[in-house]
Amino acid sequence: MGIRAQQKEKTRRALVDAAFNQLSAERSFSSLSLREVAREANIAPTSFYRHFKDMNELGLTMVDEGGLTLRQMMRKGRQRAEAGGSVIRISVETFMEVLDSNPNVFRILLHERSGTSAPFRSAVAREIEHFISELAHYTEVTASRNSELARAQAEALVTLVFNAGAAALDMKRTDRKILAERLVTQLRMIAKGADALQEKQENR
Amino acid sequence: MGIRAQQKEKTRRALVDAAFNQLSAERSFSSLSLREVAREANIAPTSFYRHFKDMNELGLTMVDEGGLTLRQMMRKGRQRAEAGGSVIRISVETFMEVLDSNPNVFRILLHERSGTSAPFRSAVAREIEHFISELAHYTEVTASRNSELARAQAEALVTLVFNAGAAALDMKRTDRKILAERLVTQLRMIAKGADALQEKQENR
DNA sequence: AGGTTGAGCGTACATCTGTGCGCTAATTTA
DNA sequence: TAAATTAGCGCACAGATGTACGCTCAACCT
Repeated sequence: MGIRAQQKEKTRRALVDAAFNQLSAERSFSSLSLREVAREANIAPTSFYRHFKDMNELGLTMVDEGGLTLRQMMRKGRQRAEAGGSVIRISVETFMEVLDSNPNVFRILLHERSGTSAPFRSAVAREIEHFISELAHYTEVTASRNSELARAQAEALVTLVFNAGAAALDMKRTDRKILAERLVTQLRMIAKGADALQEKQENR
Repeated sequence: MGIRAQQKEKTRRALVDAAFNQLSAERSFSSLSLREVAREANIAPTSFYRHFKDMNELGLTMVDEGGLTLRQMMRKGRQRAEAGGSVIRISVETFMEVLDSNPNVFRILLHERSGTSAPFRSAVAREIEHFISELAHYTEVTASRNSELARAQAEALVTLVFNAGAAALDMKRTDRKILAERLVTQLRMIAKGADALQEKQENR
């Protein structure tokens, strides 16, 4: 890669990083301004356009990165789970760790999931959909669950996990621990409940 | 009430209504501007301050109204449930109806629940907390569930319901039907699962 | 009846926003 | 080496925003 392209990539990164940096509990993506992001990235506002058509394009890039993080998390969780132990507990722990080290990546996913921009919503939905369908497939196989039930179960699971994630984002470590514990209980409920429903269906 | 106070109340209402009106899938409360709200309410921007200290105060008023709607919904649901039938199904139906007739009231609750303003978040949390604890208490009594489990169950329930609500807001009637059906399944999972967990605890 | 209150208005200002335009200077290409 | 490309900049502009200030005049109180 030429010097020029290298520098361009660096600046682009600076923009993305600046934007991630400005996210916080008090600041959502839609409240960021092009000028502010450019300022933090140390470029002139107008130079922003050399990299992104507008702020939305930047945002979608960030969502994509979030999706990547999500997939990496899933891989990590699976690896750990293979080593044995409670799948639920391990998954929750992994989730919480990843959340802890990428808070702002999660912020944009969690927030824009129910945000005001349709493109954002569907981008996030697409990323989460991977998650759900992979999970549903996993349950379908390992627990020989019928597919409609597996889907409902996976959806409920992901909903609870992400919701807890959103709540955990701004908690102290101790409160987070309690939350994680409760989440484990809730996920167990879902698992047990799905078992029961399946059984009931089969006996009909 | 004097003519003067009456007129004032009317204008205040106009402001609140204007703000609710401007909410939509593409427009969250935080994206509303004082001037725009004032414009729709047919008063000068500066007159806004005769009624609210700032936009935040308006927003919190709206959240309070949302809480009221929530409680009315709960009452309605309870009445219907007493008439017999599946409690879960009836509750979901009631929820969907209320959602349908007060979309923007729900929008502000659902959005600001994970929004960027701490006062808003805690205001919404307070309203939802009513919901959860009442539900937990109900389960504790009718299913003689231990209180920690009841709490976890109620929380999971409310999470799923509100999440489905957020998704339903911008769906066509037919898709909503499917969503509601899946929600019922998920709530049943939770109920069954909680039963199972409780049983397991008691046999230990 | 006469004085006080206060809802609503108009003007004004400082601040911020996104973005069009044309330039520079370094890199790349031919 | 000469020409072409392009990342980044500074300037400028037209809007929009929140809000301070002082006025009016209808309603209210005494």
